[in-house]
Amino acid sequence: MVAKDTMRTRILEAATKRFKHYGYAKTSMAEIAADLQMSPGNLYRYFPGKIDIALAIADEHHEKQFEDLTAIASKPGAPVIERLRDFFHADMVQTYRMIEKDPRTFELAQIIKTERPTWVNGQLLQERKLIVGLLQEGVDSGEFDLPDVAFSAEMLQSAMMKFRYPQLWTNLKLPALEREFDGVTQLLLFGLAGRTGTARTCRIEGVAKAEAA
Amino acid sequence: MVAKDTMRTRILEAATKRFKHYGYAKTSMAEIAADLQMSPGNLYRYFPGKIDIALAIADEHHEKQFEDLTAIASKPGAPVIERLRDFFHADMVQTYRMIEKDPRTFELAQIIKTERPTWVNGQLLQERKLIVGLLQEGVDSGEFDLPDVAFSAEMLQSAMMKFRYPQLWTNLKLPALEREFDGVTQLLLFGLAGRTGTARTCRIEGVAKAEAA
DNA sequence: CGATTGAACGTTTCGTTGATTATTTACCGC
DNA sequence: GCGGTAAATAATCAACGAAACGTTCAATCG
Repeated sequence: MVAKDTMRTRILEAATKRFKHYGYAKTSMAEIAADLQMSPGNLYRYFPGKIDIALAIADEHHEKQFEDLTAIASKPGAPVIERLRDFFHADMVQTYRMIEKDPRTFELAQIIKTERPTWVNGQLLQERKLIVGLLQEGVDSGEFDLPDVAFSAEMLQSAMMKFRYPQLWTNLKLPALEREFDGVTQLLLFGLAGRTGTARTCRIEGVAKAEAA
Repeated sequence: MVAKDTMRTRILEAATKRFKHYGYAKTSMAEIAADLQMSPGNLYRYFPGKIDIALAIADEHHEKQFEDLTAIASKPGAPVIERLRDFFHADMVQTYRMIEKDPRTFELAQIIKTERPTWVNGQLLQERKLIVGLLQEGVDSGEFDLPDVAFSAEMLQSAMMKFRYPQLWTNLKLPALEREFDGVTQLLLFGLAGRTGTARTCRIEGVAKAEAA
């Protein structure tokens, strides 16, 4: 007999393999069970339902991504603005690449989004805490001057939504997406009015590449 | 016999009535024809296909909306920033209200978006010209300092996409939408970095209302 | 001869039915 | 009670024939 926790991870491994290969819809609980030489009913001793297996997989992945983002957010020596931009940029590119690599991930994301929207909100909330931290840092260092950090973080996240799940909102290719990302980020950070400046020309290589493509 | 143009508008009237009542999908060419006491085949003398009838209706509506937006964009005496914000705000509220009033419109919009994406791009392009005009005015008056007005306009439009077809991107109610609109607009106009100022507190009534809801 | 028709054609949608599937429940050995 | 099974149930899916639809075109009308 294996420990309960081991069994759970074994189920997750088997499910991941099938989800990646055949997709969520075309994977049956019976198949996952068969892979582990058990009966379908037994899966329900470890997970309340099929969707919860997907959720656990997504959880795992999100945790890794969250660590990456935390690392970016707390990169020492870099100005807050730069870290903020890198933060959202990494978010966009990681998601884009992952979905590009295997479109099954996209299916999973869509299913989770429609069947467990609150879970998505939870992830967004967690990520927002990082943004709040960054903004607060910026306020403390004098880089930003914000009356309400939490509100600004929410708005920033809202404006960046389309770059967070790129393929969900648009079918632009990555270079075109990065061009838009750079442009919109520039606006969000420095605005249209006044204050044109040094940082405006950052990441221009990305723009040039996008226009060539 | 009636003039060709009269017939066209009669067809559009009949189609509009049915589309509003039963939706695009549940309206057949035969029904539109029957309403006008003609044969289905005859419709094709005036329109290349069913989708083109929908397009003509959308065209009509878009023209009206374009006039409204033009009026806002050229409102005399107002600062460019204010007109810009009102411009996008009007766009959002008009679309939201229209779709709220009869959801059939939403169906139409979605169908057009998937079957004639280039048409949508055309409308966006037309609208962008207004934005370019506004930005150029702002640059001339010294309100803005933009190296590339066309690029900025594109980015602005990209960032505002979610407020342009609200119900397509989110299911927030109008007050919550307006709160996000205000927050994001504030960022786009003035940015996170530096330059906190007078205009930051505009439209705060909208925010308060949204939070109460 | 231009305007109009309506039957014909290929495609899409629809409804039904039979099979799968997720999930539950009752049960077995330890 | 714990880890497991297997059969039962209820929901979903897939297939497939039928109906409806958008569109075309040869024939008809005025």
